[in-house]
Amino acid sequence: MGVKKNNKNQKPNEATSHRPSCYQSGGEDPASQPSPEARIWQVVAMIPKGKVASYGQVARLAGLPNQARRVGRTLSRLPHDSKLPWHRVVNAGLRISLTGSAHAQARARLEQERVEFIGERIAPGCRWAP
DNA sequence: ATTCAGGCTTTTG
DNA sequence: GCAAAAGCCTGAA
Repeated sequence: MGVKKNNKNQKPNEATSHRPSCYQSGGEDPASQPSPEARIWQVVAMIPKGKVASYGQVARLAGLPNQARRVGRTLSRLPHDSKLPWHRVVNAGLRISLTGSAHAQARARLEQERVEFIGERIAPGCRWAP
């Protein structure tokens, strides 16, 4: 997946903005006032201890269907003082997608929370069941 | 403005 | 299991 040659997506984004005002009837959450990242933080913050959630899962719960990548980028931008359990967010393969020291740190934190590791993978039972 | 790469996902083969 | 392709977004070069 992480291949280098990949750029076929121009920008077929037409009418990107659909926010005429604050009203958005017919949909899901008219309470979409805060930024998407705010909802991401919120969702991540509510992940129970000892459980993990995937980026896509978090994105979906935050109201962002296919923006898993955005979640990752948002989490990476978090301040070090953040109390958000960013380490509880893993990829769909139940693996820590982080690199370098962050990987070890995340794993350490998870193990500290009684998250069971099977090799490099997290036990399926530790998945957050919403 | 265009391209590349990154804490992703899912379907196919 | 892994590789490739396609999808969706963002920030930096």
